[in-house]
Amino acid sequence: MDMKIRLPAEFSFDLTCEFLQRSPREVLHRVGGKVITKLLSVDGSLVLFSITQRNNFLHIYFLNGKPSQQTQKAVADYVSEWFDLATDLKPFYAMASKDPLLKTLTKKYFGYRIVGQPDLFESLVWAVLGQQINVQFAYTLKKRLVENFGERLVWQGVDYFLFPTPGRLCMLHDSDLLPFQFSRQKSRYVLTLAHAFASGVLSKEKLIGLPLDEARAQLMQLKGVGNWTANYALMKSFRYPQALPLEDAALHNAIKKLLALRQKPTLPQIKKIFARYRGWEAYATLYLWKAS
DNA sequence: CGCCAGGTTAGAG
DNA sequence: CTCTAACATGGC
Repeated sequence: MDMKIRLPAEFSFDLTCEFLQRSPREVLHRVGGKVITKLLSVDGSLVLFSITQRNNFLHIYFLNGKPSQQTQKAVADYVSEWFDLATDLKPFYAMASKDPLLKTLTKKYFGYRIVGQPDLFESLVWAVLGQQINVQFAYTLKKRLVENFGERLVWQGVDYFLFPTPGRLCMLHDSDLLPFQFSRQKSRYVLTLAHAFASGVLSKEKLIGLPLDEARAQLMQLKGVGNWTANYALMKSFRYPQALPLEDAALHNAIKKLLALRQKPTLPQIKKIFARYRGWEAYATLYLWKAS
């Protein structure tokens, strides 16, 4: 083992693996036998590593050579951020244990954390891909995007990919993505994002540390980034615990099911329910998703 | 075949 | 701020 990361008490590696195996079409990591393998680019070099759990630690193994101490640290930081290990869930669980909708879910899925996307560009593009289509098809679109435009490393006969860079996607025209079954709208939105990042108009650094409302307003300046997409990125990339993807269809269905409603709840109804989760909207959403 | 899916935009009220 | 139509394509 090369690196160790101490785990908080409220963390489930099994649920993390389960989430990461949500689709067989996922191409940005591999999971097998409670081992997660992922490729990352650190300071321009490709680093392939695997993660396992041993007691209260995550162990990281570097597969394609031994990186510098600095690079190893960068990978450990990435993993911490990816699995949201820094968030103290105790206040959330204290609140949820008294809530009729969350009580059972938080008990059943104790230790489940938001698996995020530290890369803001990846997070926003992934959200755009998921707009208004079922998740499995979104994975299909992502697979095509990544396999065609992302950097690849072959290790022991297996392919590992990096998410495409804004610079690479910038070289495309809207119509170039149509053969991959992107709608005209989706391909335009993806290229808008690529240009914004490649030109430096938008970057994670520019928004980090801003109050949620300001960060959201700046994200929504971009065509294709509405309230849902902005909040999705605020939740998965910036880690605001109070980000709420209000328009999310899966969230609507989960609430409908839990409350045994005839129809999906209206947005005002959802706002009212979430008023009692103030400060923990992102985690409330995560657990409600588990109900659908 | 129909309904719906981890929505967004532009336009109107 | 809220409501609506148009967009567009696969999964089931």
